[in-house]
Amino acid sequence: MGRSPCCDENGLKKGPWTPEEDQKLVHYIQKHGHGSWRALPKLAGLNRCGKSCRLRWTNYLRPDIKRGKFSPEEEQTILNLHSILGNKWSAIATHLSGRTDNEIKNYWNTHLKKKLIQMGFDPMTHQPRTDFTAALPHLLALANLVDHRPPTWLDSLKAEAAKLQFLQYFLQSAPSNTGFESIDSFLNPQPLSSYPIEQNIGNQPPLLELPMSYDYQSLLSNENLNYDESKLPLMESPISTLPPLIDMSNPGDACSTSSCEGRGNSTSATSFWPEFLLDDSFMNELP
DNA sequence: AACCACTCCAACCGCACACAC
DNA sequence: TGTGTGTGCGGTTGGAGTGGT
Repeated sequence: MGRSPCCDENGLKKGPWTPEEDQKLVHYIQKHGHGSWRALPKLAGLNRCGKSCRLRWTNYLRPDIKRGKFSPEEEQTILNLHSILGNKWSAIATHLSGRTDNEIKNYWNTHLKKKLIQMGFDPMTHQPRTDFTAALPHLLALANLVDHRPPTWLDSLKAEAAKLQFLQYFLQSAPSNTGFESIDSFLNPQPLSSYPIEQNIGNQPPLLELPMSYDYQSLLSNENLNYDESKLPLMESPISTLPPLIDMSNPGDACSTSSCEGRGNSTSATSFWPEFLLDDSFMNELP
């Protein structure tokens, strides 16, 4: 099905509006109202599509539009509403008289988002940022540990893929469905008396017990990514709520742990690794 | 003066939804 | 119920403007 774009018609003008076009549009709407936007261009003598006319009117020509710099009050309103409504620009615009959704969206993208980032806040959640990227090289090292063969470029590829899925998992789930009641409890995990031995893989410490609050920068300062398990803190971590890392040398064991069950279809153990990496034919084609 | 990189914002695009027939 | 139409919305883009070298 689907609907054909209203601007498909050949010969209709696109791009910036001229003063003459503006004048025609304003004059027509002031006299007749906009009525059907599709019919308007013809009636107003404009070689534009109705959608383009509507946009020009609502975002630029409407008489009640307020132009110029956003005031600190408006800025604060946008920030407050965005923290509640997210990218619902039209909803936000209804609380700022004279401002259009497009204008607010642009202002957000060019000013407020950067401001929040510079202040150390995540512009989407409005919460203090957790620098997940700092943990990623360590994950790469961890992935090589899971697979006990010597590291190869393929291992790095797997780790890169794991990194991406790790990020995706956290961005989608933290902290609401990770079992943590608040950002604070998510970022400041409680100490554990010992590692849960049954979760260990081989002789390694439990790989998913790394807390996000650990100082990854110092851990990663060693460029060869040597993994000193004695330096791992004995902390319970939100990462323990992740599906287990799988020993890639034995994909058949992909979902052998109980923690793999009951997580729904989006966070199963197998989904932690991209499907193509679990596919033998893909592996065989590699150099 | 010329070039380049970057910012900003008007305008476009594609999708979704409500509604009429 | 299925299909077409009108409109609104959010994401993205292109080009003008600006500042630095």
